Amino acid sequence: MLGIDGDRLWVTCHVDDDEAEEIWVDSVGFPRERIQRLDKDNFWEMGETGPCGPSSEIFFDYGPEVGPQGGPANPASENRYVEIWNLVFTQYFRGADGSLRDLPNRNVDTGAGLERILAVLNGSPSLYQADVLSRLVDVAQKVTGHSLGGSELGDIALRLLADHTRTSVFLVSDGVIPSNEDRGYVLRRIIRRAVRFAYMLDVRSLVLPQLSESCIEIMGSAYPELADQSDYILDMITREEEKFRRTLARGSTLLDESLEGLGKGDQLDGRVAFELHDTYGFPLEVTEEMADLRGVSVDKVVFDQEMELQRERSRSASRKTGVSADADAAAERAVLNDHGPTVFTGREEVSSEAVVVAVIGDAVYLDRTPFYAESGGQVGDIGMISGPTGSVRVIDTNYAIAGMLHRHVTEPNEGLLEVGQTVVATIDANRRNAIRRNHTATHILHWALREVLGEHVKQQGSLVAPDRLRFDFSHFAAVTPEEIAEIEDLANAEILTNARVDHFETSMDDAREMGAIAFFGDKYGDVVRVLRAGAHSTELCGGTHVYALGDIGLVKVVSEGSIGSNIRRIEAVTGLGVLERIRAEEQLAGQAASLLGVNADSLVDGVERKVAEAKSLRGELKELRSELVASRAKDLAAESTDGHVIEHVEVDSREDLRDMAVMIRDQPGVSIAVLASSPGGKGVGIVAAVDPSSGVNAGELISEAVRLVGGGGGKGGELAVAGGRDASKIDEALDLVREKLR
RNA sequence: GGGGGCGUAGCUCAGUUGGCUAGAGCACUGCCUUUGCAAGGCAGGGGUCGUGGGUUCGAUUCCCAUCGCCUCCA
Repeated sequence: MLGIDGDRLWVTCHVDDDEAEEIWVDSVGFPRERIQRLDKDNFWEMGETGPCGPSSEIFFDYGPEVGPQGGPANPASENRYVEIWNLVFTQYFRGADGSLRDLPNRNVDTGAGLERILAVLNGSPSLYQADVLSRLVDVAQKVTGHSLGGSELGDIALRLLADHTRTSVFLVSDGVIPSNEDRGYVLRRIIRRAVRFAYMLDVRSLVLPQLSESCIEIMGSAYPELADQSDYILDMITREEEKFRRTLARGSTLLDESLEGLGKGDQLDGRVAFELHDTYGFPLEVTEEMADLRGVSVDKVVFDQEMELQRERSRSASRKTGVSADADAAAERAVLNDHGPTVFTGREEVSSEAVVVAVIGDAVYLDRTPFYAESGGQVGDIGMISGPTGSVRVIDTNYAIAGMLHRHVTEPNEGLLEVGQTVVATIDANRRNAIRRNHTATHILHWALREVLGEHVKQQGSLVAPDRLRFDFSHFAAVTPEEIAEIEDLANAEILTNARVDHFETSMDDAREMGAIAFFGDKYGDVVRVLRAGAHSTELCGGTHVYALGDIGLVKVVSEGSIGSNIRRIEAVTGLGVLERIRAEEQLAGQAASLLGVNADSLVDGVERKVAEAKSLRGELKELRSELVASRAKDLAAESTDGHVIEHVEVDSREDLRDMAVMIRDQPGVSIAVLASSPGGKGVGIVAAVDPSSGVNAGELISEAVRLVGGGGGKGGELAVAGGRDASKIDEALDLVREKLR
């Protein structure tokens, strides 16, 4: 098949799945010694609940140059054995309580990464003899100053640099951005791995920019899209290498500190290695390398334990969310079994006749409903359900079982609903219309963002509410105000065409044919809903939308920010929301301006003046205070006969008290100043300032006095600032100090 | 989605049983030394300690929220 060398393939199955292994051996004739059993890696789940089952994967062995042997089960050789094909045997359904039930219809889902297959095909039989890579290896030799055949590690590094550069260049040109999730994370790890190897060869300057440039030159003729995006690709890769170099530099200093005092034969605490990895992104291999230079080993057992703990935390956390882990879940499954999925009428109707099939607590279940259940970022509908014996308000709608059973969360209004009754379910249509405007606007914004910022912009999540929309997307830098204006202009021009919005069902294949954008890693069935909003935006979407773009009114971006590395978030409003927004801002500006006593146009000038004024007043006040403090300091110093000044004074702040004590001490003839006060009538401050020539320690001098007023602190030698609670004991405390100096 | 960490002078950062005049290096300004350069000496400017609350007699330090950034896991 495909001309791939069968001897270099490996297969993995789930540990409990004997059936799959037998089929591989008996029906396919695959050698049993290259079949391995894995647990979590060979169990596919869609989410915390839903269909799932064991899987079987095919791996290609890139050969001993790329990593240690041991098959895909060896975690250290993930680069040598690369997954090229995946088979999922969907046969279970995981309920909200975590239990597994058999699915009525078993299914086999299969897929392969096309690029991976191509890489294998291109790479066979020996990956690195391909012309492109050997030329890149040449470049790598120049850039690193190491030549092939110099050392084993060097050879691996050079080939790896060539290979990873090529992969990174293609991934970036494909729109992938280094980030901490999914494909972006894979890209980041590839880039970082390459840099790490360069680092281990003691190459301290950037290597990837030059390698990538050469890569684009070499392959640009065969892949014009590389040459076209050359600047963008180089920029992205350079940025990531710089980032990682900084990480490495910072980690090195931290590691050096931890290695301090360790010598030959010692072991570095695995927790330290893990902290470096987890918090600072410092790779374990580099830690080992650096430790090894001093003959220190790293406790990998503890490291792995910590890593497993981290995994467990993430898993249990992501499983917990959104699940109503209670007994209701079982009852809801029964409702679904008895009555089938809820029919959604909300695309055509705002009000539908329906039958109550169940009531569980304050949740109502209907056979059909116009209420949209929260999904795909769009919030659930609210409204009313009225029947012969009463009515309830619906305050939220969500899925009891994803995609199948609507749960109407209600609160009482009048009387009660009973199971079996025919009722009328009516949504809040104004609210829904606002949601529809925002949802379609989200699609238009997505398109405009891609037009202005580039094809790499991909949706990372969204929220569609009646009053606003929120859109998260991949992008490497803050979006400038100019870019936002351009995006708004583009989006609104599109809206003004008032083009039709078509929302229809079709097959996945047809959707792909149309170039529809699918969301991040979602699993879709064979039948999908496609939204074509105007001439440019075509996406898969199950939400509710307007019928023509003009219905949106106007879209205005109201905020832009970051929610993680290379992921930005914008928020926008549409329709009447824009008007509200304008009014609110006018009011805000008006109020601020009237407080400043200027008109709204010169608001900025006014604020600037006020800030400057406040700053200069602060300065003046400080000066005046210090003058006042200085003159009192002089007076007090002049009254002293023995070079000691111990006084109960009145000041406004602890800072004044401290400054005064210091100034008294610095007066000629004074060696010791102790002042106490109750600034603002609250608490006690005691300060001792002594001249070093007096041989007295300031902290010790007042320590007993401080204890008397019920406080602590103040341990300086020349200057001690301390405080307490009990202001009535101030004079008594000062007597203690006088006593002590006697 | 979950965890860890960071935010102090223009830059790189230090500052822990909460109180020790908010510091260092580089950069900047002035003066001195030097034929000039490199450099050195002296003096100086520059900080709402990210922002907003809270605890406390007292918070850069502890707690909460918020914004920005780094990082690991899913």
